[in-house]
Amino acid sequence: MKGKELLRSRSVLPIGTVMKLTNLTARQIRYYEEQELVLPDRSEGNRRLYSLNDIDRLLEVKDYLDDGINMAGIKEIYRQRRQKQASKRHEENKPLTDSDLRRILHDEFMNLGGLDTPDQQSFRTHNPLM
Amino acid sequence: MKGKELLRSRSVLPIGTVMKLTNLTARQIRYYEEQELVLPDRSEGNRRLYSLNDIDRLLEVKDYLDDGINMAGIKEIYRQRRQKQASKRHEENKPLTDSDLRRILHDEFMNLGGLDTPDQQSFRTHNPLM
DNA sequence: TAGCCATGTTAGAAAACATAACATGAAACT
DNA sequence: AGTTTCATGTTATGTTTTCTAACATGGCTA
Repeated sequence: MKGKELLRSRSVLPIGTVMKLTNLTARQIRYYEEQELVLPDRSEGNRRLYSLNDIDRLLEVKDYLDDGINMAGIKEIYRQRRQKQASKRHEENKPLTDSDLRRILHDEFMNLGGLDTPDQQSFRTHNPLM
Repeated sequence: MKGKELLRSRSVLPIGTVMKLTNLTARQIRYYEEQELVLPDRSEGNRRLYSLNDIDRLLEVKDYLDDGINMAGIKEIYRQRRQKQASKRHEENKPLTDSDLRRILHDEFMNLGGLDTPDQQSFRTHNPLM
């Protein structure tokens, strides 16, 4: 299950593709980034490059907005989710492997930990790629 | 195993990304297309859009070239592979389901049938995304 | 030696994307 | 009611990426 993660987290999609895949406008996508809800990579020439995980995130943000939750609320949701995962790791006192560490560095922001939460299942439901 | 196919065959990658992923130059990628070994989609604005399957194909073409096989040879290889798959379907007289038909329409060119051939496993070996 | 093959390089045009600023309708607040 | 704020639309201007087409070239091969 390592290759799939690589695939999902590899930043390869330009914003135009993301627009089609998510049905969001460039304005929306950039605004969510401004709000630090998605942090795409950049090409050498400064073009945004998105991963499949980014797309999941964008779709989830949009879902929350459609549910009437505002940016502040969404940010809080992600804050808590990160928090929960951190403490979960602590409780279980899991010894962290090297690759765990690498994942955490990346996930700390992405907030897509190893355990498949119900929320993430709902991502998939909305993901046009799956 | 349906979603994965969709993901693999979805044309979403611009040539710049493909260059990085395959280590091929734009010239090479376009030349292989000229030789009809990869047939990327096009955006409305005529930009090439590649799928993961396309990337597999590009890498395989390159491997063959590195092995000293020339374009004519590579084309012949794919011709025969298509042929074999077609006749295999015929021999087994498999009744084709609707989704089979859809796949075939797409695969007839892509030459990535339902059965995981040894060759395709070798694709994966070389695929930087997996 | 002459030609072909796979690829490099260059030029010019068009598409896609970036940032920034201003505009706006719907909510929320005072 | 009037005023802010929020999420998004729109427009302008500049840069990056990609496109096609043409010419160049080193290594094989007839």
